[in-house]
Amino acid sequence: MNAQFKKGVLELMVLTAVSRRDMYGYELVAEVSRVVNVKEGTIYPILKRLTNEHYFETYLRESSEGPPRKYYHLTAVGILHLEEMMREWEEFHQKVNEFLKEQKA
Amino acid sequence: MNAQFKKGVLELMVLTAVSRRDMYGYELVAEVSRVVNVKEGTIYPILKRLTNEHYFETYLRESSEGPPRKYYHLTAVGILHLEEMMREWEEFHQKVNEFLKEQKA
DNA sequence: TTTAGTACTTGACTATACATAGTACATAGA
DNA sequence: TCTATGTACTATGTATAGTCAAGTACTAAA
Repeated sequence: MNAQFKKGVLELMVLTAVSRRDMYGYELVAEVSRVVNVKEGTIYPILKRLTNEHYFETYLRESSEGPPRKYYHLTAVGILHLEEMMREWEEFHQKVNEFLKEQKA
Repeated sequence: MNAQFKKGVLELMVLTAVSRRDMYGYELVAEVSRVVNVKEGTIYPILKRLTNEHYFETYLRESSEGPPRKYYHLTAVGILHLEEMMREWEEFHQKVNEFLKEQKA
């Protein structure tokens, strides 16, 4: 898997997953990894950054299977940010694909 | 435009453009910029790297409009590399799009 | 002779993913 | 009881690649 392709896209995937329902970090690693292989060391910094930027709010919930879980919830600004990123990704990958599929001149 | 989305993809676009016909750097900046805005400082380092990795061969041609142009030509290994990257990009963006479009759980 | 367009190069900066390691809690099994 | 395993989060250092800004140099036209 080309690590460079992931840049920026992982942020979008994390935002999207959390927009569907509040999730905790460890769970997000598994969720994103269904599609694109990622490690904790990649996801947790993204969560911290997006929280610092006020796109996420967090709260703790105890777990019967280990230490308390820190859940991430998408804020109102977070929703706007997600929508904007989604638009940019759509435009980007479509334009790129058109370029890649053009015929020889 | 999200700068992060470009990582890795620009290399693929440059390889693709040169695979259609030999091109020089300044021309490639314009060609790629039709779709994704880039500067010379982005494209030239990619060309140098791909040449060092033997994916490109270069030759000079004089120009009536300015200094000589350094043309890039895709080598046999370059073709293999392009095909591999193209496969990875296809798989990557399709998987990502499926993930982004899944319904709420 | 000055300006604009062409063409290439370089260096410092920045963002992000990755690898690795460490802390800590809960549960199951020897 | 002790240990291993799975869960959960955090910190630190590294590599890669795109961005910005500046500089060199050639040609042709104003």
